[in-house]
Amino acid sequence: MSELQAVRGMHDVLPEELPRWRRVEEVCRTVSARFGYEEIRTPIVEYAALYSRSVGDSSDIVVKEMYTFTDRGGDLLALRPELTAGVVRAFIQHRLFQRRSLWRLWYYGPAFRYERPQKGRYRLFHQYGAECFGSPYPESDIEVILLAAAILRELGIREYSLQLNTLGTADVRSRYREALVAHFAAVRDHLSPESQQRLVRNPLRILDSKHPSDQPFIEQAPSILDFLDAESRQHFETVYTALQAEGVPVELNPRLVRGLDYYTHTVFEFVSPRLGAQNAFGGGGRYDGLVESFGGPPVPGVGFAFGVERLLLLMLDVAAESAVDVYVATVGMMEAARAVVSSLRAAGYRAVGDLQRRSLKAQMREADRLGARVAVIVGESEWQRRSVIVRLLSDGTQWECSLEELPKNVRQALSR
RNA sequence: GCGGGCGUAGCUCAGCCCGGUGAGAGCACCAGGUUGUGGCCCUGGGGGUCGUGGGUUCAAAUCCCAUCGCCCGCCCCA
Repeated sequence: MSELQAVRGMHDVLPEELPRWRRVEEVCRTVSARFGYEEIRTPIVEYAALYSRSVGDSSDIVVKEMYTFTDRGGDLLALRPELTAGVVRAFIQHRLFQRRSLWRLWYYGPAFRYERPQKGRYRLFHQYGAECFGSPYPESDIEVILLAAAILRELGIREYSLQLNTLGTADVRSRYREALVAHFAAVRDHLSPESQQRLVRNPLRILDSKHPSDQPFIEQAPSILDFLDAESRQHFETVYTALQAEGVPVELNPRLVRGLDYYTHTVFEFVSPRLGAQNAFGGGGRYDGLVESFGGPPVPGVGFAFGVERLLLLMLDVAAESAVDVYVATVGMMEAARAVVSSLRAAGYRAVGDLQRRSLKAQMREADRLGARVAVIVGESEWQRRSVIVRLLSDGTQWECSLEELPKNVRQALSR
């Protein structure tokens, strides 16, 4: 441990990687808006108890991955491990359901989980997500998934599949759960230690064990699809056929269960072969009982989240951005150069000058490196004539121009 | 939380197995080659507690132990 090092699993984003981050943020924002979704921002810190109620106290997220602390007033707080719970809390606290019967919301921000860092898995990470409150119908499931798919398309992420499953109603889910427990309990001693644990804590999760010794029993396990009632089946099929019709690369995966306790009916995960062990870069589903379990009215909802760091791993490269439009170079004429820089900034250009009193050669090199397309050279002899040199960095052509004409010349030079 | 791999200049890495020649290369950075001009080229230069701490040894970047960090798998999930 060194205090001169960022906390384990938490990373600085340096200027050169920011264009990629901004791209993700911009695409998420504009595509969300295109779908009629509105942004919501909630605190990074909530009462820890909020997450036991939403994510579920059987989940590792709550049991061993939350950053919790007591504040000076003695309240047990948590750095949010995900953002849906906070959004639902705000939805209820502000009685949004009384103002409108349908809400389309999106969020973006940091979340924290105390986990062993790996590629695409960090202790401080970012999520973008969307939630649609107020519709129990498959049309809303379809909409949020299409929103996710539209973002991926806009980001140039093509190589992925959408794993789709249903958990049915709470009733279906609990009957299926019983069947699974019966199935796995019979072979309990042959299961991996982790899965034996899960058998009592969260039996559904045995289905996504990667442990080799569990595989045969998972393959023989009953399928959720055999437990669905007619309505659940209808809901699921409507979602599936619509996504196919829309060209989403959807694959049915009856073994897909999600870690969070609150899901009902549709669950899905976006996976990519290019991510390694953390192959899911987004996931979500329907959570019809969640708002009510928080003490709100029985408002149905459906939503998803992307892991921003994982999107970044999949995104195509973003062209590097230039830092400035105009570089003002000079040999010794510091005050004159500063005045020129100020006038260019006032005219709206991104302009910088030398702060290190370096040679003209070094200043020109810096101009090139910063991506400036125009250099303005403030020289002594021209300055006496109240003029400067304007140089195009692209081909090296340059000319003298009066101070009055400078803004016009710069504008023309930049538009070439 | 468990298992494995790796940590040498800002970056990518060689040297480590077979301890001992002044700790290196490419890229990047700085300066000069152009009294006032970038990208290419040439010349020179700066920069390293060899992750950190301890041990073995006459001697450790090189061997041993611990620790921190990164990576991979389990786990978890975005």
